[in-house]
Amino acid sequence: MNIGEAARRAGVPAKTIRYYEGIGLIPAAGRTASGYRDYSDRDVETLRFVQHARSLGFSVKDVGDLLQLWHDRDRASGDVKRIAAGHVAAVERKIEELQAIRATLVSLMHRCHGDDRPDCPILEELANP
Amino acid sequence: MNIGEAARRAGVPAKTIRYYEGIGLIPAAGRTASGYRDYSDRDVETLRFVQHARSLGFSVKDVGDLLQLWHDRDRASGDVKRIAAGHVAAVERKIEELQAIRATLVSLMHRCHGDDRPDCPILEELANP
DNA sequence: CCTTGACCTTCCAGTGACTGGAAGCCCAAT
DNA sequence: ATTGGGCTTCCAGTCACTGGAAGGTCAAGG
Repeated sequence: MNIGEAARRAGVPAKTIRYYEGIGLIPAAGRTASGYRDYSDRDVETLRFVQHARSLGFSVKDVGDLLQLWHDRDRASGDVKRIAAGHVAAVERKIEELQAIRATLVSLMHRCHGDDRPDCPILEELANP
Repeated sequence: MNIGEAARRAGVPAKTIRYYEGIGLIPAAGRTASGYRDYSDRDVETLRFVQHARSLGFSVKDVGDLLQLWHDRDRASGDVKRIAAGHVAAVERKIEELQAIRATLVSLMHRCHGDDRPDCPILEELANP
């Protein structure tokens, strides 16, 4: 099938599929006589794997490692779990950072009238923290 | 004072200060006879404002808008609050997205032995979601 | 006076993960 | 034969920096 069809089935833009091929995340697709990329159902499966891993926030590098493990029948599930654990830790750090930011912003906004007058604790806090 | 001293006082790398000047976020600094950038205490204050806004996750564009409002004695605090509210909303969306990701990952990890055996629900889920 | 080392200057390139767009080929249907 | 859509490559842009090269400046010590 053509790249457009593969893109539709996997939920990944065609442009992104070419990009993934370019950076070596996925193997180069076969080509038709006229030079079009040609995808099999198995290729689409790989693309869906990538799509799901990316949608869970794994970096492209992590996805590459996960793909390797997926294709390796002798993998240790511990290796997979380690990658996931590292990612969860990063996600949790990010959540905490964002929650702290949110708390600060909400407290500042509470103290700001938000009307036509110019006095504004948000700006004051940004200037003299 | 030199850019290095200003950088130290404001908590922004010198490189980043030059970058901010280049994109027009902050006005071009004065220059000494020999071409070095020259910063006043007021310039450092501006840099600190930018630093704090950035550390709260405001985009560079938002920081530009906030700087404008800061310098405008006739501003309406409502305009400041609107920018902050938009940012808080984005932060909250991101937090929710990350929490959903975290929940999925944690549940997958729970079901994965994480030992030397190859069977791994994490990979299975990524492949057949 | 000269050297050393820390500082400053500009400019170009790379990061991550795409995304947009231009120029041009291919294919199926009218 | 011509349209319209899809495909190809390649270059550029996004965001917010960051690294590095090549070279000018400054203050202190010998």
